[in-house]
Amino acid sequence: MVLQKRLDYGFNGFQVPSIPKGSRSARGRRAVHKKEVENNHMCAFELLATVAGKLLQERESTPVSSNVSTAKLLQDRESTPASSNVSAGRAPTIIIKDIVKREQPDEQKPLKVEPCDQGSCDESVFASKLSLQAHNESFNSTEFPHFRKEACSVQLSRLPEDSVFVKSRKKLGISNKVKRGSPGYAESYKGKVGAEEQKLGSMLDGNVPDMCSSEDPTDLDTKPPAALVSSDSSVKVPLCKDPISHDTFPRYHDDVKLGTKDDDENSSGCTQPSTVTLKTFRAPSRIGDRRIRKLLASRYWRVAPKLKDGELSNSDGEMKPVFRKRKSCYTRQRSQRNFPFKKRRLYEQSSVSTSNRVSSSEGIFNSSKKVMKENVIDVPLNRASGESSSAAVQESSIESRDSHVKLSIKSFKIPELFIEIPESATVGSLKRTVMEAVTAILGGGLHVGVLLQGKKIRDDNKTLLQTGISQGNKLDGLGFALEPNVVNSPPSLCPEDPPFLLPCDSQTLTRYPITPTSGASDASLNHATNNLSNYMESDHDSVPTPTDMSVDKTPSDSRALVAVPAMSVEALAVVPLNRKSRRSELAQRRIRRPFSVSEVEALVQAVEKLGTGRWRDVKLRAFDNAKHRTYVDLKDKWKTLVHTARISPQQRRGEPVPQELLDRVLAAHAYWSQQQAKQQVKPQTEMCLLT
DNA sequence: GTTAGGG
DNA sequence: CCCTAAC
Repeated sequence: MVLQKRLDYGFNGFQVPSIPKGSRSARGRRAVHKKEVENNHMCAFELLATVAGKLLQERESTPVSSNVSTAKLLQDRESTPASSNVSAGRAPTIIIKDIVKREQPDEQKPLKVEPCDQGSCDESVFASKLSLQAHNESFNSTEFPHFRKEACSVQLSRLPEDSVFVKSRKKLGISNKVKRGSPGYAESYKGKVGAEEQKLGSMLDGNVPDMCSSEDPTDLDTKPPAALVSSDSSVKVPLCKDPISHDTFPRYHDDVKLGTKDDDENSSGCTQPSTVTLKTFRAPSRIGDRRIRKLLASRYWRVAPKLKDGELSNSDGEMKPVFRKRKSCYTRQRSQRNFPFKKRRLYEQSSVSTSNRVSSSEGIFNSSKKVMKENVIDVPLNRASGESSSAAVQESSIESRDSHVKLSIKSFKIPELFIEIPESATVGSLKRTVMEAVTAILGGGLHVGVLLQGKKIRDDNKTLLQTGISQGNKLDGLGFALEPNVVNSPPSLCPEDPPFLLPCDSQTLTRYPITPTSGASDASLNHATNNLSNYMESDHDSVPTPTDMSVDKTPSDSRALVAVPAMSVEALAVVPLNRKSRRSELAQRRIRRPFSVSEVEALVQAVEKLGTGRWRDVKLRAFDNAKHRTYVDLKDKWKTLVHTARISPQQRRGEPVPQELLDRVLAAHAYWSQQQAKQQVKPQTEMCLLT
């Protein structure tokens, strides 16, 4: 049944998320690279899909004892009537189970798709691939009284965790570099699979529903292990060298919940005998690197990513090619955008807000960890072991002709995903955010790093044999990691030190500025209404102001939320940039700011006086202080006003414009059109006369 | 940098 | 609102 639920990860079904359009400053470039960007997106999706699908398969193939429970859970889950979903339609919890990399192409069973609430279906692109799950209704409110409160969980990552590893990482909090090479490392790690889950939600209240721990089958979602998405550069993959080992497949634990403490140790891993993991950790800066943030309302949820690198087993011949391909695809894609001044400001705002919320975020963090413990659930899916083995075989074709190396990559974990989203954001936006984050990560361009006994193998020209990656040999110590591409450095360069890290937080922020809340602007609009044209709205543009306002004030305007979410997400291009990608900066589309009646009035008045065709003057005259209104905007607005005036009132949308104004629009339009016509005629006449 | 238009 | 072509 579980399997049945899965969808093919074939890329066909995917919808490509809208691509953010650039800011004005970047227009030209954008246009040029638009196609490329799109392609990149596709690539990202494909990659994601592929990875996820594979991972999933792997998971399934895992025969563990946990299987039973898993199956059961799934079953229960399925049995749960969709109708159970609450009217709310939004699922408080979203879990990314995993992105699985599977070995056998034929059999790929794509990601498991969990039923998603209808409400969010539109956003389901993601869901289908990543198995984002949202369930809120399914939870008993009784059991989880707070659940509704917006408990939201995002399982960022799930991977085998070496308790040791984790601990050190957390404790140090800084560079989590694992000593590779250390003898015991692999061993300790071996067989353990941990999952991390971060739950966001109800943070506000400080109540963290313990969804994971609940025994309710419905919880299932939370449990299934999966690959995680983390912003971090590397992906961990437990490795199984031998299919057989699957039996012992590790269990996955979900750890990290909001409201908990910072200790991950809890995660107990499952053992996976033949798996070996290597890890590379990234420095503290990681956080700064990839983030996705959404700033909207006053609240933010943060999921602090943890970085883990996992590496695992199996080399796959196939994979490399794939990645390379992708890489090329993505290369151009994400770039850091140079944000125009404005954007920068926005950004600053966001940073400010961030700082304000630090405490809260921390709290979240902590709580999340706590939860982890409880959460620990094993949900490895099983698959026919035979299948997996076959997959492994395939992979083996890699290098040695005589003896093939068999490797299987259980999963790739994507580390560190940082998400900041207002509580008022919709589930759909959350999904999108996560998806985009994932996409950004994957799309940024990844390369595969190979670790052997904790050591990175940088020489791509060595044969497996030469390297020692041969059968039976050191497979246990073989690890793979998905690493972000560095802009200028070749993949092989220090993976340990992902470029991302380099950028300081501020830079990072800059990179991913989020749109200021429109709400703020709205608010300002409201109070500005009475002002004369010049003062109509002081520019809301300047993000800082609005943002601050929004922060301080509760987001009174619901619109704010609406406007921002999607966009900000897009802004996220968190990914590492390549030179090329840099060029194709994706700018974020300006937030929509409907003209208020007072603005329309000012516009009409100015146009009546100046006429059409002098937009710059109109701007100066009536909107000089509204920096977010460019003359192009005014021109466009006039265009729409004329159109609006011509259509029937029933066909009009948005805030109704007084008929009186529309009449004036038509009158002015007619007048100036006439003038324009005369202008054109005159010359001709003169010409004739002259001639 | 502005305009004018199409998208 | 965005993107371009033309000025």
